[in-house]
Amino acid sequence: MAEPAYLQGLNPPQREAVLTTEGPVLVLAGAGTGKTAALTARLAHLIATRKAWPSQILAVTFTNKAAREMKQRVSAISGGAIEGMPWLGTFHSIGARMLRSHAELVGLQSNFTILDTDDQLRLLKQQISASNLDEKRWPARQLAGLIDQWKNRGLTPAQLGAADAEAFANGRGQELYRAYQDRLRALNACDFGDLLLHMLTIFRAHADVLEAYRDRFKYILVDEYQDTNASQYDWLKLLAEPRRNLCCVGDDDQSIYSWRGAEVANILRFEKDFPGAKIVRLEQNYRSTPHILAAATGLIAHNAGRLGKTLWTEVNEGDRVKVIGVWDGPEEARRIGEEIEAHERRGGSLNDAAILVRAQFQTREFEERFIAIGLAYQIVGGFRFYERAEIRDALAYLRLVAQPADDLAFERIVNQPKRGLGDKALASIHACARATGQPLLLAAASMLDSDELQSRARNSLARFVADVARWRQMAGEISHPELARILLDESGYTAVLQAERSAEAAGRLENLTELTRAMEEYESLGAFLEHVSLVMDNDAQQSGEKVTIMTIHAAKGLEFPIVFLAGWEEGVFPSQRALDEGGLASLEEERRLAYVAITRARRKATILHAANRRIYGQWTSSIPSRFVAELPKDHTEEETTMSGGESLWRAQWSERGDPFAHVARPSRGPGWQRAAGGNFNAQPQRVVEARASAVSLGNKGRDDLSVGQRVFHGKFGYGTIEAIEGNKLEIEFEKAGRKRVLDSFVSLS
DNA sequence: CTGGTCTACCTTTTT
DNA sequence: GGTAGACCAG
Repeated sequence: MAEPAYLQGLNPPQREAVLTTEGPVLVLAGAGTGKTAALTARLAHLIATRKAWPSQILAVTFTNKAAREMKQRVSAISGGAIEGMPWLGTFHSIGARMLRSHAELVGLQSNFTILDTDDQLRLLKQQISASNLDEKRWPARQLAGLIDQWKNRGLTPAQLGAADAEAFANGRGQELYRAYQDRLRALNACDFGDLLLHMLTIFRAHADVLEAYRDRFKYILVDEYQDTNASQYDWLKLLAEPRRNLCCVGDDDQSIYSWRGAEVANILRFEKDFPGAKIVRLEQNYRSTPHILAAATGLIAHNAGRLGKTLWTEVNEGDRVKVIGVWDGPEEARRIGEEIEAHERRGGSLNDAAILVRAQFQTREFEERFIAIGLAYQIVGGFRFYERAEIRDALAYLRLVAQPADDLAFERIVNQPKRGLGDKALASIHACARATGQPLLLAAASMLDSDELQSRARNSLARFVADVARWRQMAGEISHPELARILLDESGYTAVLQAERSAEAAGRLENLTELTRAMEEYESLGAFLEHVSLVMDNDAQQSGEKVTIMTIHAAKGLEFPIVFLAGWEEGVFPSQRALDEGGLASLEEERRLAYVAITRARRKATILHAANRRIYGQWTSSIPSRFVAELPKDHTEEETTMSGGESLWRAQWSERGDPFAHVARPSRGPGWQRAAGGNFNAQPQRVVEARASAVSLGNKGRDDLSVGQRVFHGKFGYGTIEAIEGNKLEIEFEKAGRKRVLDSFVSLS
C-alpha cells in the first residue's frame, strides 16, 4: 500500500516502463511525455528493490547535460542515499573509461590523449601533405568526415568494404585512414570515434574482457536511442547479451543526428533484434497546449516510415501557433525583441523565452539587436570555453607535461608565445623525429647539442625543453592548478597577454584564471584533461534573467513557456545543404527538426520567416519554408508585417518550379565536386625535397658510418666525419666548417 | 621569422 | 560579412 515515492505521479504507461525490469523494453516517448521522470524512476526502482547495485547498472545518454540531469534526479529521488552511479554517462565518457582499463589491448597506454576535432584535422592535414596530395583538392575536413563515418559504422581500416576503400583522393582513403590510426597510436592518442571502436575491437577479440562487463551490467538503459549509430548499437548489443535486460528509450520523430551517423533504423527494428521485446508508448503530453501539439503532429505527419504515436494532452486552452512574415532579418530580430519586451511588461520573466534557430550564424542578428536595445540574452552553444585559443594553448602546455609524446600539443605551443621557433625550426625537428621515430619533444632534446639549428633557435629551444622537463618534475610535487599557474607564468604566456593591454587580452587572462579555478574541482591533472576532452560543454552561468538563443539541436530535451522559431525560409530551414544533398531522407530529418522545435514550447510558439536575408553578406530573397505550409491551418494564426500583404508571398509561392530560380547562388553542388575531382587525377608528383629523402634513407641504424668517411648534409654540404658519439656526429664540413650534427641528417656521399 | 595583406570559403547540426 | 590560411615584404 505504501507506494514508493518514485512511482507517485506516474501514469500507467510510465509505470509499465518502470516496472518491466526484465527483458528487452523499448519505450517510445513522445516529446514532453515525462520520459526523464520514467527513466529516473526506473533506475530508482532497480536500486530500491535491490535488483542491482548502482554499479551494476549501465545507463547511457548522449549528452553530458542529460547525464548530469539524470544523475541529479536519481540521487534526489533516492534521497541522496546512493552514491552516484559510476556507469551513468555518455557513450563517449563510458567508452573512455573502459578503454583506459584495456588500452594496451589496442596498442595504447592507459593515459592516452583524447583528441578534439581541431587536433584531428591538423593531424590529417599533415598526413595528406605527407602523401603528396594537394590539400586544396583533398581537404582534410572531407577526410575527417569520412573517417568519422567509418568509425560511426564500426569499421576499422581493415574492415572497409570495397566501395569505401575507393573513397577519397582516387582510392587512397583506406591507406590514409590506416596511416592516421597508426599515427594516433604513435601519439598515444585516440579520437572520439575510437573510444567506441577500440572497445568494439577489444570485445570481439578478448572474450574474457567482454565477459567481465556482461557479468557486471545486470541492467542496461539507453536514452535517446534513436540517435545511436551503428557502432554504438553493436557495442550495446554485445553488452546486453545474454541477459537482454536492455531498456531503450527514444522517439523516432526526434531523430535529428543522422549526419553524425545516427541510424533511425536502430529504433525501427528493435523488435526484430530483440524478439519478445515489450513496447511501451508514452503519449500523454504534459508540456504543451493542444494547438502547439496539433501543429507539431500535423507537421510530422508529412514524414513517412514512422513508428507512429498520438500525443494527447488534458490541457484544454491556449493560443494558436503564430506565424509571422516579416520583410527582412533585422525586422525579424526587432519583432521578437518587441514581443519579449511585451512579455516582460506583463510581468513575465526573460527566462521564459527562447529563440531557436536552425544554424549558428542566425544568432548574430539577435545578438546585435538585443545589445542595441539592452535586452539580456544568452547564446548557448556558440563559442565554447574550451575552444578559445588561449584555453587550448594552456591545455596544450598541460598535455605536453602530462604526455611528452603529445606531438600535437608540442606543435601548438613550441612557438606560443613567440620564441623564434618558426616553421623552419619546426621542420627540422619534424625531420629528426621522423627519422628517429621519436616524439617531437624528445627529438628536440636530442637536437640541442648539435648544430642542426641556428644558435638563436637552439638556445630558445633548449630553454623550452628544459622548462618542460622541470614542469614535468613539478607535476608530481604540486597541485595541478598550481602547476598550471606556474606553467603559464614561466612560459611567458601571461606576460605577453599582460603586455598587450587590450580589452581582449584582459578577457583572455580572465579565461585563464577561470581555467585554473575550474581545475580545482578535479582530483588530478589526468581527470581534468579527460573532463576537458569529453565534456566540452560550457557550463552556462545562470546569473540573472536572460533570453536564451540557441540552435534547435541544442534545444532538444529542453522546454520553454515561450518559444520563437526564427528563419523558417527555404534554404535556411530546411537548410540549403539538406535540399541540395540529402534528398528525401534529409528533408525528413529537417522536418523532424521542425517538430522538435515546435514541441519545445509550453504555452506559446511563434514562427517567423523573412522575405529578405543577408547570406554571406549578400542580400538574398527567399520564400517561406515549406514547413509553414504544412502546418495545419486550424491551429495557426498568420500575420504579415509587409505592406504588400500576403499577395507578395502568394506570388512567390506560385512560381514553385524551382523556388530558387530567381536567387543567385554559386553552382557548387556535390556533383560539381565529383566532376572536378574525377578529372584531375594525374597531377604531377611534387619533387621530393632532397633533404627529406636523405633523412629517410639514412634511417636504418647507422652502422654504415665511420670516422673519416665523406658524407653529405642537407644544410652544410659535404664534409668528413671526425668523431661519432651515439647518434651525434662531429663533422668537418668543406664549406661550413666544424659542426655537430645528428646522423639522421647525413647521407653517404 | 614576423607581421601585414590578400583570398577563398563559408554556415548545419555535436561527442 | 567575416575569418582562417596562404602568400609576400620587411
